[in-house]
Amino acid sequence: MSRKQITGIGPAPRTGADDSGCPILHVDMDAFFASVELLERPELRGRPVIVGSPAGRGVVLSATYEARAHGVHSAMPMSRARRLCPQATIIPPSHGKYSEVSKGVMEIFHTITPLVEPIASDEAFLDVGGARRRLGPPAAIAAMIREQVLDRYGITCSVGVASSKFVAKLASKQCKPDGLLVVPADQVVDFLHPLPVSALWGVGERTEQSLVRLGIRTVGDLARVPPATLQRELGQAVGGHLAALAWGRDERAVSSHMPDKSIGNEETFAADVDDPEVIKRELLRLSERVAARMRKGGHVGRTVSVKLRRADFTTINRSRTLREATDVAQVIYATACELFEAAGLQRVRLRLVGVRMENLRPAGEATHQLGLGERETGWREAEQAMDKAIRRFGPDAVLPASLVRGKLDDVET
DNA sequence: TCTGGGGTCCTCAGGCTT
DNA sequence: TCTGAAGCCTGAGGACCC
Repeated sequence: MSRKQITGIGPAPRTGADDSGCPILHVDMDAFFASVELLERPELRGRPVIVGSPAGRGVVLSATYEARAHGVHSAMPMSRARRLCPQATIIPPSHGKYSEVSKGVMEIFHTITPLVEPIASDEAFLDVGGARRRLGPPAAIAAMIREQVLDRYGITCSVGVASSKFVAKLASKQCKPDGLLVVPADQVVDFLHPLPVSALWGVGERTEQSLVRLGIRTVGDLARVPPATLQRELGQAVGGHLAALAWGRDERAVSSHMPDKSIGNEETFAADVDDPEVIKRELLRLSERVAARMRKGGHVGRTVSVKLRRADFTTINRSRTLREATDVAQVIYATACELFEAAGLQRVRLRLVGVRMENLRPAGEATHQLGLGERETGWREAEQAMDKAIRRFGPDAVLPASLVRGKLDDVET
């Protein structure tokens, strides 16, 4: 579900091109969430449809190409999208449905090759180098994937075929919707250089502004700048990375296992909040959610990070590294509260709070040193028991008392 | 003209240890 | 005992991605 719009004109799509040096596929579902919704609402086909929260402070999650023709795009505030396209049908998101379809699509990929790297629910990289003898050349495999996804799920996808991940990704974007584009290995530079710099992975609004100030507008312009200049202007890592990408150099392999680095949850309030008790209740709810996800995934983490966004949208993060890794909500919550209090924002209007655990490692590797007089069973065991009850009876089966109070308040108001 | 939620990675500053 | 350099860790903030 790409947010970036490539506005530059690249070479025309080629499907009969030489794909011999192109083992990497990037598969990107077209307007994924909206397409899934249309499966249940076929009468909306050909009409503008926006997936996003119809009320409150939401953004567009997905939009059909008919809505995009009116200027609507992902991540745009819903209020603006409604103004741009008042005739659009707005459908609230159902993430469960999307992950079902996503799982099925990923299964199709795994019948092609074990080297599948999902990068979102609607896109993935595949290395089909090892599947050629069995299934044919990469372009044929790409066509087969498109066909199977359409047959089984009735939705279209676009596939980029190239020698590297980032060129494959640009290719799939260029041929959207419902397309297939091969970029032969010896034509990568010709493909890249006419594109605007913003097409490159890692060039967002800020970096683009910095580059434009240097007179760099296209990838070709970027390629002609000495790497040392880019590193001076953009930093060692980013400068070096972009200099390499501008010449099509991207050595990253498709990796089917990317370990989690952090797990977090955040929540935007329906209206800004300056009551510390409400904020702490939210921190508790978020800590519970994060801890449950960590236990489910078999992780423990050492660093607790709290995110606080003021009404004016300025954001501060505060974090603390614990002596021992944990997956216990009460420990996470206590630390989150200390961080919140230390930030000195008790009477500041906040629009969002978040809790995140970083420095993750497998729970099995963690050792817990019992303190003097500390009992062996405690919060962890209580929370594991809660996990069981929730699995059996649903998410509201067991709640901390203060969250039950919050729910009662909601009912009473 | 208002800006969600879940992430990763990078930079920089400051403290600590060797 | 003091000092400076180097390396590592932590914390904060920002940019970017989907």
